[in-house]
Amino acid sequence: MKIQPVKGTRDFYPPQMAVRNFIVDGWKASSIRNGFVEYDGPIFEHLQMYQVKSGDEIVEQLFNFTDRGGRHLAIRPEITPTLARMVNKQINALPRPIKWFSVPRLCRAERPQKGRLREFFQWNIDIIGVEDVLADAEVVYCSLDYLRSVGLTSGDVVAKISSRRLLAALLKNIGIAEDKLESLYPILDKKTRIPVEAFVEMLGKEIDSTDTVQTVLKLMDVHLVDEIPDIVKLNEEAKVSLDELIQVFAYLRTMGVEDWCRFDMSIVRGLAYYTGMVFEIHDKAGDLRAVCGGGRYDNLLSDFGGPKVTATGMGMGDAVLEILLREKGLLRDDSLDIQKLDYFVACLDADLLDKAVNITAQLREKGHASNFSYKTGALKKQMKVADSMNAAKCIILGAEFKDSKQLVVKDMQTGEQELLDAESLFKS
RNA sequence: GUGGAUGUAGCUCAGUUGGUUAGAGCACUAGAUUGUGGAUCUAGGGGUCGGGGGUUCGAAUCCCCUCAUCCACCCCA
Repeated sequence: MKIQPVKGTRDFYPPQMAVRNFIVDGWKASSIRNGFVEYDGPIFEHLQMYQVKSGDEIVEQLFNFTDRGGRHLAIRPEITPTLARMVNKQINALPRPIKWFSVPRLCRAERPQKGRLREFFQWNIDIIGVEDVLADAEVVYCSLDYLRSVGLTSGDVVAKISSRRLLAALLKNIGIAEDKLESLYPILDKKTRIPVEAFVEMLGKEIDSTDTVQTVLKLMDVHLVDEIPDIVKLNEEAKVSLDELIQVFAYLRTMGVEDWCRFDMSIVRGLAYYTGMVFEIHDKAGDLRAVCGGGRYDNLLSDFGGPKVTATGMGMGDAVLEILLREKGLLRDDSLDIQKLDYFVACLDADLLDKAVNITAQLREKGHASNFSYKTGALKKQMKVADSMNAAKCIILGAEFKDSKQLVVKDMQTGEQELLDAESLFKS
């Protein structure tokens, strides 16, 4: 009976595992370089946790089950609720600011398509407890710092940045009621993904005045902060949030990544919980889904029963990133080493196999990654194996050892070889 | 949940208007070469042609159903 892998999952054979490690190791290195510390939580949580901020529709989109005690549980589709739960629990003991990162494995019961799977990895960074938009800038910077570190340039990707706070102030200013905002965000978020007519039609269902719809339309196309006052008069709240956003860009300039960043009112994010800066990083060609997205969320911790503490963060999935890196030629299957050995011990005579195993064991004890050959004889074959295992050095046990306890140590890179006794080998 | 495309060896794919024992390249194993790696050549193993049913003397090929994959929509934390 043949059993197939589950829909939307991936098997990580060694070559794919090398790719995954390349991505995850890069994420972790960037996190550490930017001063974040790692955390993780359980892969399943109470289903209720995901209903708090997303409602009952979310149940359709995640994997949930009931345990033998009748508890309704769900495999985590995101890690932010877990983060909120964990931080809340120790909020008074944790030194501020909290700069945490994680690379959780997540599952969502969606239909797979390009850049979207049912099981994936997502890099998350969050800064909790810092009001200053400097923290928002740092989150954007850290995301870009990673993308830069793997070889992408400001010609490849762009960080589109906006502000929910500013957007809310402007919308209220043109006469849109506060309680309309929440249902409006998911529509505004679609702006760049759907035809203008469809967008206008959707807006029309939420907004009565066609003039207001047109104003919103103009507003969404704004890419320069100076243009905003031409469209909408700024009230006090709008002025403050605009200054805040300008300050984000000022910090990003200080950090040296202004070329990568652009103001874009059409970045809204569908989620209700964003309260301040929001951003997404896209490939410049715009062919792919967002590489990452995030922003400031001031109410999440309190939504999970904690105190009101401000936070800002982002998430980056591995699926879109991998597609982008391949498109840009920054990730090729043959460019990653699946295995690396310090030593491969070849053995020419069955009498010496015991010694070969012993030498390998001692090399391993010294911390050197080492393999011996299960087959003795034909050296050519063993050299091929040493090569395929990417061994830095090959030790050959043959006549020299029988005659004078000497090992042939061959440098696989240069091809040079020297004679050594076992003791001096272990010293190195 | 809706629509489109595609399923042949581990991978990438040939396979003529339906016709005998289903092929190639790469990969794998062994040998050419019993002490020297990335090359070349030779040989070998590996397939109920996604699964089931139907049409036919005969199906990888035609029809139906089903499953899976990919792509788009819905949704996107």
